[in-house]
Amino acid sequence: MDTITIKDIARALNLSTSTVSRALRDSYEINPETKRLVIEYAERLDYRPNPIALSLKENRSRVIGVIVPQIANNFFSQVINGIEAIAYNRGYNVIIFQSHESFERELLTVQQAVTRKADGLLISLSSSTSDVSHLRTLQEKKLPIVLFDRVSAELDLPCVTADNFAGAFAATEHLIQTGRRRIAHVTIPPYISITQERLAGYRAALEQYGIPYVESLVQYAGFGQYEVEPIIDDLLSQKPDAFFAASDRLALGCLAALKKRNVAIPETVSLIGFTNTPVADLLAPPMSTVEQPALEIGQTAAEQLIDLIEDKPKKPKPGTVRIPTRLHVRTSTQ
Amino acid sequence: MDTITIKDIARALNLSTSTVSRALRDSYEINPETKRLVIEYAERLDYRPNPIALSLKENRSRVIGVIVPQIANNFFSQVINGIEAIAYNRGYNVIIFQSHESFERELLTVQQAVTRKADGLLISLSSSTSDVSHLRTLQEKKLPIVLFDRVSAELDLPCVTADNFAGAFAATEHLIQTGRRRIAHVTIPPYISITQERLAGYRAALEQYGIPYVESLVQYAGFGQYEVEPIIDDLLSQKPDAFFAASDRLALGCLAALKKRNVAIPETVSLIGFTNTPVADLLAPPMSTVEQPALEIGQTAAEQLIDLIEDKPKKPKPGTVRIPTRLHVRTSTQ
DNA sequence: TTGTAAGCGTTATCAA
DNA sequence: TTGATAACGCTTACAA
Repeated sequence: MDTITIKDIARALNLSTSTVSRALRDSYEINPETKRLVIEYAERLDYRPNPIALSLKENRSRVIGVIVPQIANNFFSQVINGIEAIAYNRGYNVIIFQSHESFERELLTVQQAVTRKADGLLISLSSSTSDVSHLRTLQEKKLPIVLFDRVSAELDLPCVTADNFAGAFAATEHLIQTGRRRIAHVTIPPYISITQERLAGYRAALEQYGIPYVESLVQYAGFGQYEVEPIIDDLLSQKPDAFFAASDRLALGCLAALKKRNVAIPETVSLIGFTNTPVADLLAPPMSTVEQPALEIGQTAAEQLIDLIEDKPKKPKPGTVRIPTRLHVRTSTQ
Repeated sequence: MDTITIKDIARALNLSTSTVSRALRDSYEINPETKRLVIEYAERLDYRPNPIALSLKENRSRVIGVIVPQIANNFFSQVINGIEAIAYNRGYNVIIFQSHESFERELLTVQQAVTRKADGLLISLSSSTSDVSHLRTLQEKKLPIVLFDRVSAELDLPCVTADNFAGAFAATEHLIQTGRRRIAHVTIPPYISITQERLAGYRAALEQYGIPYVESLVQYAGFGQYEVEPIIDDLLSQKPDAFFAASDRLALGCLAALKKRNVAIPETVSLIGFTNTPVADLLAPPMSTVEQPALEIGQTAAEQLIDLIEDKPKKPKPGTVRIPTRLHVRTSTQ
């Protein structure tokens, strides 16, 4: 890979590298004729400045580090799509890191991203992260960071999330309005911010409609493949008349488990998940869903981060931005 | 972001930067005592070599450029997962680029990746790419490249794909063995390698079972959201007794279109798609699928690329590696 | 208007 | 065993 550098141009044109550099940056102090010569020659040779040399000089990389629990996940891959779109427009590249829901791995990848000299970080916390001191350290070092989706209130960092409370409220309200009273709530590990927000929305809706909150109807599932099975058994013994699954994966897991048990879903149970794919349209029975604005979360988070990196804090303290969710009601009879 | 450098260590210990550098790389020509001192101090300060400086010096970045048509796609995000796993283990970072199925965008992103000094490229061609001279140029410059999934026979590059021919053959054979005779084949744009391979598998199966190949039963759909609709209308007018959708997206698109038209799917039509998610288990009616080994494709491609980068060509000419697919038969009656 | 030189962080070569 | 110096590609004081 022979690359052409400023030196080559300088040598060929009998100029110094500084003159060439200035000509290429269209400096006012360069003879227009020289400028023309340099620029033409550079174009002919398809010269591209070496971003690594620039990074070293300017102490910044034009790279954004993105840390997600999993790439191979509909929600996160859509978020990354949104991030990438904004980054592309604003001249940044994106390096992806996965924490695989492990705290240790999150520490490592955050460290990696910093070592790699990412100009800023977009992070969605792993489900096993409760201690956030690794981020506090970076915050103190003034590294721009924006949290998204799974955030932490312990850090005074800008956050971008779906409006989980409102989404869960709307979903629960819908179930109540269609006559459900014993709504099982299957959810993800309790550490994560979104778990709490969704649970709060669920409880608020119950309360508003005067329905008692039954603690045993709320069950937490980890990320193992078959973890949902025993939970479903437990819940079924409690005769729920609806299921609220608090994530895509759990919604599908519940459906599969119910199907396996031949539970006559359309008659006795409704499901509301956060599933954000058109797949939900095709499921039997139809599953109403709360659509997560993944793309927009990614875009917003990236915008905020790049503004921060480039020191354009439009608002003094961004705080948490909540992107609205949308409830899609799907019925069996349609 | 104050970073500690070799200079800082040298100054603090009253040594030269070269001594520190050598001590840190455990050079034999350094006094064990000095070595100990340096290493201890470096550890205490949590010193990390600046990879940008290293890149500049060594003229390599330890970055792999990955170019896919779309990140927010089940198949590609799983491939990326596989790539990331291998890259992580072997000390590389991954920069993702999207071509958005556009040839122009592919040119740009390939250029970007090269400018960014990626040590090698993993590429799945966009559906509008028929001219591959941009890759040939890079190939001539000896830049390590491995193609995956959507490859090109015009380039003598290592390729990693699913065994599309065998997969399509098995799927078609299954349909034939369950009594189908008029199997519609809905597929993606014809330029892409996988389209041809899948079509060839389909044809081979028809031929083996003495079923005539009907050209009008083969229809190509682009990537637009509603492109599948008119195609389904056309095909339905030809009274097919099965559908073979050659991609995830098309499989779901077909199901949705058929549902919309109230076609009694379980009685008259079977679908075989390349859908690679457990979601298929939940669809109504059950859709048999050919599972794509996405993770393994990513891993294999990454292994090959890094071997190439590090100049360890285990085999003289890798050629095309085909990872086996798996047919999942799902029936309505189960 | 152009050139010289220093510096970004690191390593390799050569000298001491 | 250690240190001075040049080099990777680029920008920017400062000199000319």
